[in-house]
Parts: sequence; C-alpha cells; structure tokens
Amino acid sequence: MVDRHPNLRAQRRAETQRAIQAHAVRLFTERGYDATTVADVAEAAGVAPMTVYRHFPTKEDLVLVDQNGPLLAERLRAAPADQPLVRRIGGALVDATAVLTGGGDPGAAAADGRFLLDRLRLMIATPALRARHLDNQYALQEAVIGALGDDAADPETAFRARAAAGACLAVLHTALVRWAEDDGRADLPALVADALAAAFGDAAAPLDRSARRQGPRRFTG
Amino acid sequence: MVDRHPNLRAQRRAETQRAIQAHAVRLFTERGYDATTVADVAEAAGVAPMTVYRHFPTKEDLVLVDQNGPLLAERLRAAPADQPLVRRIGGALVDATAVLTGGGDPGAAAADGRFLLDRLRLMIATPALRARHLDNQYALQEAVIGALGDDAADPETAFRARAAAGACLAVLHTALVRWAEDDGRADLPALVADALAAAFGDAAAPLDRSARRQGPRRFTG
DNA sequence: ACCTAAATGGTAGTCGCTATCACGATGGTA
DNA sequence: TACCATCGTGATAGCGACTACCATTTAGGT
Repeated sequence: MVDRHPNLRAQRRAETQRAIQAHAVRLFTERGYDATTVADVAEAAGVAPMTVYRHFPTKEDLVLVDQNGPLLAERLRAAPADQPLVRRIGGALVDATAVLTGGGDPGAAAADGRFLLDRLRLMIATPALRARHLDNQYALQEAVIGALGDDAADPETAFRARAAAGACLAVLHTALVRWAEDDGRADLPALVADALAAAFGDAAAPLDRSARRQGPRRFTG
Repeated sequence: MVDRHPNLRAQRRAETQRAIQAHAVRLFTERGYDATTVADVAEAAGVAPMTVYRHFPTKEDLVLVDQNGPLLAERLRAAPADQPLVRRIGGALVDATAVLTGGGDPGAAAADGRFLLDRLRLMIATPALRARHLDNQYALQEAVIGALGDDAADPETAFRARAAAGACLAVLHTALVRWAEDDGRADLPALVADALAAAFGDAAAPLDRSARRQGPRRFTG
C-alpha cells in the first residue's frame, strides 16, 4: 500500500525525500547538528524550508532510524515460548541484527551501511538525537511486550516482561555504540551476543543460534 | 561548598528557585507540559521569564531529577568486587533507592515524595521529558562504570561493564515507572529487586540484602 | 560609607515548528 | 483531447524556546 502509485509523482517525492535526508546527514556530520539549521539543509537540497517539514516531522527525524520494529516482532513470535524471557528476546535481537547487517546484497550494504553508520554516530554524539533514540527504543520495548504474546493482562507478568525487555534493549544499545565506534567492521550479531552474555551470563546468551555462524559470511554471498 | 554564603542573598535565591520549580510542576500537571509556556511559569512564580532561565538551563530541567549519581557511586564502591557485575550494580541500586525513599523523616518524605512523584509522572508521560530522562540515565551509566573501579583501559572489560550497567539501569527505570503508576505506595527497593530478578534471574537479585526487610518500615518511624 | 558582585529585569534576535493560503503539475476521466 | 481533482511545493506570518547584551537594584565585605 506504500506503492499504490508508482507514478512519476511518487518517484519524485521519494527522490526529494532521499536528497533532503542525504544532505542533512552530510551537513550534520560536517558542521555539527546544532550548528546546521533546517534552512541550511533545505538550501543544500534545493527545496524550500517548508518542504523539509513536509517529509520529516522534526529536525531530529532527519537522522533517526528505528524502523526495525516489525522485523524484531516477527523474530520474537518465531522464538520458542518455553525459554526464559531474556533468552527469547536476546535471540530475537541477534537474529534481527543479523538480518539488518547481512540482509541486502554486498553492494547495497556497503552504501547503505555507510549511511546508517553516519546516522548512528550522529545519534550517539548529539545529546538531543541520543535522547530521542533512547526514547524510541523505550517505545520499542512496548512492541516487544506485545510480540511476546504473553498474558499482558496480568500486571505482574507485564512488569517482569518490561524489565527483561528494557534490559535487553539497553544491551542492544551498548552493542550498537560499540559497533559504531568500530566503524561497522565488527560483526554486529556477535557483538550483541557478547553483550547479552556479559549482562545475563552465558546461560542466557544464545551462542548456539546464529551469532557465531556468520563470521566471514558477510563477503561470501 | 554549596553553602559558602548562607546569607540572606543565597536564601532568597534558593527560595525563588524552589518557587519557580514548584509552580512549574503544578502548572505542567494541571495544563500539560506543552500547553504551559515558560512565560506562564514565570508569571505564576512572580518573576520575569529570563529569571527562569537563570535558575534552570532549559524548560525540561524544571522537571528532571537525576542528582542520585554520587549516592549510587558511593554504594557501588562499597559493594564487594568479587561478585558478578549485575549483582554488584543491582545491589547498589536497591540500596540507593532505599536511601532515597526512606532517607528523610516521615514528614519531609511525605511532602517531598509527592513532589517527586509528580515530577516522575510528568517525566514518564511527556515524550520530551521522557527522552531527556532516559538520556540522563544513559549518562549515569558512565558514572557507574567509573565507580565500579574495574579496569577501564581494557575496551573489552569496559564493553561488558557498559552492557551490564545499561541493563541494570533499564531495569531500574521499569521499576520507577511501576512505582509511579502505583502512586508511590509500593516499596521501591522491593520493586527494583523484583525487576532485577525478572531480568537476571533470582541468582543475581540480592534478595538477601536490604530489599525485603523494610516492608512496613515506612510507617513505623 | 563605598565598592564589588550577585540577582533580576528588559530588549532584541535566532531557530524550530505550525497554520494558512496560493500556485503549478500530475493523474485519472469524460 | 479537454477537464478537474489531487498532490507536491512555495511564501508569509506567527508562536515558543532560548540566547546575548545591557541596565538596575541590592546584599556583603572592607
């Protein structure tokens, strides 16, 4: 339903949106986020300042990512329900990051990976963006609760699920930061698995799943 | 060194600061955070809008709390270093929340507790405040790393410490939300301990420490 | 009594963001 | 082919958070 009209109009709209975000990330990286105004971004993209707000609700959304909710929910529903909470959620996180970093073809992954890394670095270094990102992850926590499929009516069950989900997502964030510091060279799913093991112990880290099995897989496709 | 001059001048400054924040929290709770302007707060407090910014760097800081860093660091240094990371950090969190909720005399705790609860509710319900609070907690993570006293030079050790600290602080946040939903009637240290147990398993939760021992202690003083 | 410094108020300006109206181009339709 | 609705964009005006700069009053120390 997104491509209801793969017309010339929709193509141009998508292209301007891509251009605006690309110039925004470039300018933010070059001059800094706070030192770059929305008017600067608009001028660089060749549009009016208002057009920026038609495509992105706020200046922060020019950088933020966080469209991984559905992917994570799918992996959560696929996980066996008889394991501990942190193991179910942690395994889904490892799987989801594996899809994200190894999903596309190597060429597209290289270009998109650079773009994603630039945005990730901005999100980590800029206080306003970091705060928004952490809040988005906090919202993702509720999506995790819903995807777990456990009894959400019982407040005690929901409380325990929230605690486990929040802890797992914080661990994910730690792994993301380290991945960005390493310029995306490290294997993100392995980093997530290591961070999960550091927080919850090796018993809860799904090392037997898809964490370690793709060390050199990235360039074999 | 804060009270270098317990003069009339410092007293008036502290009083205006307190009045500004009190009126701000009241107005935010009554009309909503976004619907209340800084000019409204200033007028209610009987000062000029600029005076508000002289006492609080941003509008968000009129609500945010987060001065628990030193307390938590002290408890962390007091924890035995031979236990697992999440146990050391979790125990310090339980102890710190016990001091916070049961620290003062009952009378002051009742008044301050209401004020603290109002701010906590605003922080949870308002997106901008929630984001800033989560970022403050993320900054607290680094303070935890430093207070642990482990070898921060080794990036692998620091990575594991960051993962554990982030997970523990996310669990703390979950407990804080539940405490606020319960209007502060529940025992916060016990909630933190329960949340820690839900995330890390009972082995990592310091139930043998000061969590359970103060169930009805609140109203026996 | 004098002088320094702190606390506050005023003014003007920038920037993020919104509401509103207008215009041109695109897409389906008679 | 001609028509019209809709979409994407642009321009203006305005609000609110926040800052820089300067003026004024007043408490504190000498």
